[in-house]
Amino acid sequence: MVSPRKDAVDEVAPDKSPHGQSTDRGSHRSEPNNVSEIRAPQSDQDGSTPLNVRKKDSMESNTSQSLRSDPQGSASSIKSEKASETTTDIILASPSGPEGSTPTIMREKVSEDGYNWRKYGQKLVRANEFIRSYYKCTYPNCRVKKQLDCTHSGHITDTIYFGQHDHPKAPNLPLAVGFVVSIVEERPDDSSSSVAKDKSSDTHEQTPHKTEPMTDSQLSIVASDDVKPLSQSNKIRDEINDDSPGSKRRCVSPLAI
DNA sequence: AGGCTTTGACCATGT
DNA sequence: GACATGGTCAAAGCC
Repeated sequence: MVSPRKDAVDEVAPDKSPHGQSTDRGSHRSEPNNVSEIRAPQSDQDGSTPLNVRKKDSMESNTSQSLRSDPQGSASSIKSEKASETTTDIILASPSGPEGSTPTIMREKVSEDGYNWRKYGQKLVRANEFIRSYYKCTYPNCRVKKQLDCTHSGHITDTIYFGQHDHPKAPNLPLAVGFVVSIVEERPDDSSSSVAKDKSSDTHEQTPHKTEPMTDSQLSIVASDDVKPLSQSNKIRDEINDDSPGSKRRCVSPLAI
């Protein structure tokens, strides 16, 4: 839209460090950095560079399935055309039954985790094939962040959590609990998931959880032993498709979905 | 009135 | 060193 910010920045701070933003940015980099390590293993399976994965991913995703190889090699999967992690989210919105009127794009704020998230950014990634939305936990002291990748069709293909909440969940989200539990219990065979689970349970640090793509019940949690941040990505493929495509909510607010 | 979403731009990192 | 991609911030607008 307008580019006020640019002007403002130019005028206010040429170097953009009035409030310490630059500092912030620098700090933030650290977080994602950890994640990189986490994600690396996934692609590592390929034996290539972690970062490359993302780029290549775009191509793979094209085929409807990306191969996010898992570190354990167990769940690799994939984002099918109908992948969508926010199953819970959808459920949340659906029950209310506002269907029909406005698309379920309303601000739910509560995600499958049961926490309140605020969107702070959105970006086209992977050759613009995917829309990545950035969310931050709205809790005062909570710095947990999460990224949602979705296709233009509105299908969530990937959800990544950075950090862990050390505060109670939103009161209005019963599903969240079940969801999380499912993740942990559903994958007992995953050595990594065990670790991740363990850490996530014990450590309240900023652990990015990455939900990996798998069936609705399958969720793999990847975590790096060294880094606190765990990445948990859950992708539920197939499914959500049940919703009428027409009523599909825009990818814009996955959590609101 | 407050909070959240949206969008553009900037910066950082990686290739 | 340049290009491309990714992540975050900030302003405006909307609910």
